[in-house]
Amino acid sequence: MSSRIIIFDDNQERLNSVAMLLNLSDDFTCSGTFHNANNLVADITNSKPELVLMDIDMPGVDGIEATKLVRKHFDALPVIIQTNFEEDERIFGSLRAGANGYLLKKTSPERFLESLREALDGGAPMTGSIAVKVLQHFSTQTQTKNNYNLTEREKHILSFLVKGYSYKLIAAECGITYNTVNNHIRNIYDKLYVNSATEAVSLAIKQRLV
Amino acid sequence: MSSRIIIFDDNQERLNSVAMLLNLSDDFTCSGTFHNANNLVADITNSKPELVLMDIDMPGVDGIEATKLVRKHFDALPVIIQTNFEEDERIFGSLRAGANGYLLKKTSPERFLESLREALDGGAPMTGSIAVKVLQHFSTQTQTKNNYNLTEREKHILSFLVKGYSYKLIAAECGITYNTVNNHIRNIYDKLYVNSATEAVSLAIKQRLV
DNA sequence: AATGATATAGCAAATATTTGTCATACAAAT
DNA sequence: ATTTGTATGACAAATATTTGCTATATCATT
Repeated sequence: MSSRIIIFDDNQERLNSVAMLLNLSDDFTCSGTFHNANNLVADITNSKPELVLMDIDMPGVDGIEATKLVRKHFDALPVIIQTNFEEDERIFGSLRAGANGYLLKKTSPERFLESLREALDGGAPMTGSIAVKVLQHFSTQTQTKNNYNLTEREKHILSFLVKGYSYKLIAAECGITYNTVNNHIRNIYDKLYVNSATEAVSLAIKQRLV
Repeated sequence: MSSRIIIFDDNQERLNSVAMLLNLSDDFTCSGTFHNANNLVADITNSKPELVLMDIDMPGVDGIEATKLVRKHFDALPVIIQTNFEEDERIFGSLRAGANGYLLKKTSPERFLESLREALDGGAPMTGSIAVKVLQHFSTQTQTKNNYNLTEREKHILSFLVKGYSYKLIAAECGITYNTVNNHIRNIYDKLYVNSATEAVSLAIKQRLV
């Protein structure tokens, strides 16, 4: 019993070679090849795949949009993105779109087939260099994480600001007066080098101060 | 020429077995084992490893704090986190701390050694289930991403709010009057179901509306 | 003992935001 | 032709935020 795979790729040569690779394998069958994702929902409905291989560069509906559509209409259907390039924008765009894996086209046939098995098994296959970028995405956020020397009280009040609480409400929540809240907020602004609540909230969220 | 690896783990048995596994391999040497990370900087300085294996549960300085220390003092030294559990908090904590990989202890010896090679090679080895969590971290953000039917103008003005601009400044930037800005902002608030700039900014950033 | 950081509190004023209400104009859709 | 959505603009009043001062008390450090 082999798993049904379909491929979206605007490159005919690539489409043929991947389909052939799949059909030569024991455990996969290529049950559809498409040059674009303009009729994606109908194409998937008709071909009933167990996994979708998606090229990222396609005319019309691109691979990222197409992945979003798959997520929307076929919730559990795994999508593996394939591309020649490793641009951050596209990688993170694809991941946000809900892709289950991200492979460079230069991946070896063995590793490629192994990745499909992994994805069908509920895994998230990624080319090594992609995994590195993903991890860096996390750590770079901490790199810039200065604490600005906010006191506990200030952090607490900042967190209320982020929730959209008014001075009055913060005062009530903290059991201090409106005036004291006002003072703490000034001090927060001084330390963060901002001069409005919106700036403080923006910075707090982006730099993970809360 | 085998690569020098050191291990931090409070479990003596585990420490021994991993060290033995490394020493039995052709390409690795265990050049240090430590029960805790309390003297991490000195330990690393003395043992000069090419890669660090870090247990996450340790008394005193835990694996996440220890990883931050490595990042701070030995910028390029790869750290692989090892743990028995897959709790989101710890996974993302480790990744934010700057870990280069994240392996479950139940990983097979073959896969384990292969992962070390990958890490030394600049890669980011992850157990499959961890990779899934990492990808889900991205996509869940998009799941809740409703667009709230904001118009282009509204999105544009919302982005200025996020930058902390005042009504006046937004009016000047957009070439419209203060009153019109006011109107757009009311409409934004209506659509986002909020009633203050801070709430709008908070929601906009968290749900990636800008 | 003096200093500095923190948390608290108050008053006043200048600004800014928020809400209510109304109105015009254009384009797209019914 | 009429409705709907969008962008624009205005006026006024009620609130809220921001800034400039001052002040006290506690705690830890020098």
